[in-house]
Amino acid sequence: MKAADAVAALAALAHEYRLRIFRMLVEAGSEGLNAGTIAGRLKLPPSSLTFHLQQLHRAGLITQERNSRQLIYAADFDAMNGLVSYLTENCCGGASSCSAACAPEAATKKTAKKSSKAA
Amino acid sequence: MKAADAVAALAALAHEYRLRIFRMLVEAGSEGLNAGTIAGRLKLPPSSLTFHLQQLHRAGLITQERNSRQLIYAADFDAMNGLVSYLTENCCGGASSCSAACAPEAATKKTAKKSSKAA
DNA sequence: GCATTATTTCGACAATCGTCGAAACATCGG
DNA sequence: CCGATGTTTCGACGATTGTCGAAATAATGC
Repeated sequence: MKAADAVAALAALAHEYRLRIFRMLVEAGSEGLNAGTIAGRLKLPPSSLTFHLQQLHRAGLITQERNSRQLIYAADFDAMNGLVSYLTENCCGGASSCSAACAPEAATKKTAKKSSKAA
Repeated sequence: MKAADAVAALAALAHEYRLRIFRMLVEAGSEGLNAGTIAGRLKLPPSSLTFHLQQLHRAGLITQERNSRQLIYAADFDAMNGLVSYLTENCCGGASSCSAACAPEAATKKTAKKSSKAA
């Protein structure tokens, strides 16, 4: 992943609605959700929703597929993981002693929310 | 982590210089770097650098500490991990069959960059 | 082909962001 | 105290972003 791609992805996620859309799609998994469903949950006018979906799509974070009249959007997990890797890359210069800070895998499973606020 | 915090953190990272600063500090580890060093590497005028450091600081992504005349900035790893967790939370509704997409730990170590472009 | 449903494109507006020089502030050495 | 060094604050500017109604484009059923 190049820096410009990461910036684009982060900018796409740096908005209330878009972050909610993305997390909604992450939760939905590979099946995705159609535009109407998302608009309904977020109570957004269609044109506004499209604007945000396009931002996410152009950033490479979500995929678009047509199913009859509906457009199905789904999270691009490779992009998501790539972005996360980019952020945490070379943490502490790659020192293994830094694992507690850089790769708390034990905490990133389900209990991570707690540990994050304990900063 | 609340949605607003995540948006703030993502917005802070969604800029070429700030992303470079943050990754620089992630790499530097807990020792951090002083403002002057960062300005030198990025070739930024002092006032511009301060602006970006403040954005990162207000978003809670970096810490600030004074050492004599110099201000030392360091990445806040708890915040970083919290953000990552927030993004990947509840992936695929929490289905275990989704581990390949949601938590490719085997791929996030050093080779993740490759897989991310194979989307 | 025509009405219906689902979604996107267009356009215009206010609001926010990024840049950086000049001046101010903080800290140290003498 | 005073000069030097390191960093921040202030102010102004152009550029970009987010909003959403109205109209246009897809796809379907009859």
